[in-house]
Amino acid sequence: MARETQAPVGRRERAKREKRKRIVAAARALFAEKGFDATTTQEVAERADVGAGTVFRYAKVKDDLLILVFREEMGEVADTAYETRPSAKSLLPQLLHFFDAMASHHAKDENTARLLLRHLGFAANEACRAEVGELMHGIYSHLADMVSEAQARGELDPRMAPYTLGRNLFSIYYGLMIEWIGGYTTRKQYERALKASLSLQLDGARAHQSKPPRKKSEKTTRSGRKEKCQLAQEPSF
Amino acid sequence: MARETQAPVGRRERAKREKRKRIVAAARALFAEKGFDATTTQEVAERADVGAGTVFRYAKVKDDLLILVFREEMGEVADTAYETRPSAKSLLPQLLHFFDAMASHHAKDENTARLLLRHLGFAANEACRAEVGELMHGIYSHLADMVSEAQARGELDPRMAPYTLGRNLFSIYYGLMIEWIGGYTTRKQYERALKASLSLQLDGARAHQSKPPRKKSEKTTRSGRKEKCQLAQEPSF
DNA sequence: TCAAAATACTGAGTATACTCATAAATGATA
DNA sequence: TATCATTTATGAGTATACTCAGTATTTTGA
Repeated sequence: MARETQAPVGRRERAKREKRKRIVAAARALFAEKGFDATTTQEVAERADVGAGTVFRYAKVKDDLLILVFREEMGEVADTAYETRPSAKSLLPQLLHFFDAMASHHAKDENTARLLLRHLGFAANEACRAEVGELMHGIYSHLADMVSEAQARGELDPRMAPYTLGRNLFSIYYGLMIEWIGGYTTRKQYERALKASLSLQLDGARAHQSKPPRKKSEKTTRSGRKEKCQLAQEPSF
Repeated sequence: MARETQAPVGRRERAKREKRKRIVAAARALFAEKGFDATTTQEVAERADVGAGTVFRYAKVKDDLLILVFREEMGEVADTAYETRPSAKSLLPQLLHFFDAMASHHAKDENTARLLLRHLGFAANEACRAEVGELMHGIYSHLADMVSEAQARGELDPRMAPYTLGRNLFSIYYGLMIEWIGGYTTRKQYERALKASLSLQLDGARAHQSKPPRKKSEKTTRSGRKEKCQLAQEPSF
């Protein structure tokens, strides 16, 4: 997982990494102590023993610090979740295990989670963007692996592109996560919705001659086709 | 669509709405003139002819102004897209039409789109959050309606909850949108991926006895199961 | 009609995220 | 080693998002 430094590393590059490490460590410690908002970039600079302006060479905007601090952490959460998945079970429980690990992590500090989720796709500093790219690729790959295994078990259509499905599954998780962390739903609601939505992605929406057997939990809220919008699931938004 | 003021409206409430309208108008004009970043909250206050502090009673943070300004606009884009959809065609082209309308709108000002997408789920002011709720509900409802119609045509499984599918479809769009607007992919890549991903949601992932006929465009990138992750679609992250 | 309570407005003041001109350090070249 | 070119660090300075204590306005209700 950890990329080895593979090429000539001059003094300059070494110093840079050293400095960067100090900044990230300082930020991490301060965020833990007093939270993101209460931490000033000055304080980070001081504790890292660098100039105030130096911080902004590694984080173009303060929010970028969130990524520097938490991308490793989230990567580890994802890796662990992947490794501890119930691989004997079918895909859905594995996915729920995986996403639950991430959700539980976020639940421990919803405030930070909010800021992180919000900034994830929009890192300003080039290096931070690369970090996000790595993180997402790692997550998609884990999901793709679970998908591939399910294909090998004959559970899923073997013609399907695992990475694409992985990304879809994550998008579904991400969307519902925002509703929860953004304060529109509760965690309970999020969990219910996640299960239903992931199932829907796996099963698909097409009409088939013979639907594969499904727990008939899906409420069949049929009503007159007149209603402009039938709210089968209680809408969170 | 427009909620009528249904109840007793005192002078205070009227003044509030008036003021709010002026603030939003001022912000809209200034954003159009000089862009979001270059516009100061002071300027907004001045042009709206209110005190500098007053702005923050309607937008708890500056970003909230984005929502006040653009939620109506996006709602209209969505409504128009819904109304002009090719309702004779099947669901997928209708979805592509719908999302393309929104994407095209964002493409006209990627910078603003980035800020808006980023802030959407995280509005700080309570009223702004309500606005977002309305916007999202409107979008989900449009999608749910298209889904319902497809069910009526026998195209989709009638047992499925349209609103849930609508939300899934939007999440897929949203995730890919972030990759594009966030600068990880191009619009071309986004469009390719969107089509593939939406198809995947509609078709589902399960293995069936008899797959319904599909354009065999899906590359069957089968390779040894050894590879930890087979990148069937070129991964954007 | 008048207090009193409730709500909304205000703008001077403040904290701080971020800029940028300058300096320092390093690497390359000879 | 001396010179130059490039990259990196720095921190004083600046712009501005946001706060909050005080004021104004409206509503209530007697």
